Amino acid sequence: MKISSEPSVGGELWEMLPVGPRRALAQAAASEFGKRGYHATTTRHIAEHVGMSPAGLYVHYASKAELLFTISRIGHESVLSESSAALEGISSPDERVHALVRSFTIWHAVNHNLARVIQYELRSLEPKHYQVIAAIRRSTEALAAEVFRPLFRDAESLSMHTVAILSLGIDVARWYVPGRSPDPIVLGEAYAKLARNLLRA
Amino acid sequence: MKISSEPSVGGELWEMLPVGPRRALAQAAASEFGKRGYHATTTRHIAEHVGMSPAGLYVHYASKAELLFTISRIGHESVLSESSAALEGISSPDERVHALVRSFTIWHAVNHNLARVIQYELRSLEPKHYQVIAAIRRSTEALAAEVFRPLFRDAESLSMHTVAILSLGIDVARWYVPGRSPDPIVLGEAYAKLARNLLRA
DNA sequence: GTCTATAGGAAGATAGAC
DNA sequence: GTCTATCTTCCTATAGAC
Repeated sequence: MKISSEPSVGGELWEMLPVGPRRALAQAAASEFGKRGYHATTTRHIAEHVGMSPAGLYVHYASKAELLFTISRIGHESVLSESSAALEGISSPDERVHALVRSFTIWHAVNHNLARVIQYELRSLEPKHYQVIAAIRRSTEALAAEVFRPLFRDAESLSMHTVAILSLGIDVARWYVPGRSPDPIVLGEAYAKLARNLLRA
Repeated sequence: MKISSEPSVGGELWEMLPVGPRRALAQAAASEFGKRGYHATTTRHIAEHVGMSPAGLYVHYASKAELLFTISRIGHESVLSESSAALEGISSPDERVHALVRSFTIWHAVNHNLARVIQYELRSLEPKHYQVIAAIRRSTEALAAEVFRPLFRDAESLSMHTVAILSLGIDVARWYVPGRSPDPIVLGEAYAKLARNLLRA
């Protein structure tokens, strides 16, 4: 396990796609979908973003829906793997809460555009695609519940607090404005402390 | 001032529209926009919802955009007036926080469909409409900041805690599923207590 | 693999009868 | 005020040249 004072902030997000048009189009789609929403974004917006004709897109992706699925899957897998990595080697329940909330919040601040897509465009996914995404989300929620479980007796209380704390991180995607909002790492630290206060009662 | 053990939950939301097609269409639009999103909803969806032909809609609203503006304005004004009403006659800072968070959360649970529209479709508003809505939002945010201010020394800390607590309530609109989620009043009480813990540090 | 051109279809809004 | 029919525009996706 590698330890570093500078935390990872998800820079390897797009590395699972080959360098070239396929990656560039996915990044463009994440940016455009995040800005305008899936249904308000046209394939022309995405193509223009990478300096390509509207038709060129279809050599690399079968449809606009497949583009949404691809970036949604990459985003969800990134959240899960970053959250998991943040917990590595930490055993104290309090510190695990801190690490999870910090990592989750930083991810949503750094990737606020992609975060909007993965959190608010679930209903735009085709049913088959949604099944795959829902499975990843269940894993992430299970991971969070596992981290918070040591602090609770009853399942009901655990469930409500888990939802509430994830809400803090997810809602960052809605309001975050680069430049005008706090630095992601500062925000992540602050929210991790908030979560600890919240759970202390 | 009227005091009641049963809290208001915004039942008078649509009363500012006359009974009849104009109100029915607004309610239908809130339901359909909330379910599918503004751009994925067609004027045919809305018309069918009230048993009207697509053309009939345009007798009562000039455009789909005006329908969005109307329900967004009604929703925002309702949040503001309910929040304000919840604070009436309460002077203890702690109790004011409790009342505000409780009311705000209940509103987003009870009106989760409309809440999705007012919180997540801001970018779908036309610029002129957005100006009007943004002014109401500033009033609501100012009200919240005023309630939380007595508990903070520095503005930065006030700002962050205000955003965080409003996030809890707003995000309810994203995940709330009637029947499967807690009763709105139970949730409102629970979140009000959460907020108090959160601010106690 | 990229382009230009366009097919095919759906959506917002209007025309005009009743 | 509501309907049926339709206009116009725009968007996804494909065809076919290079």
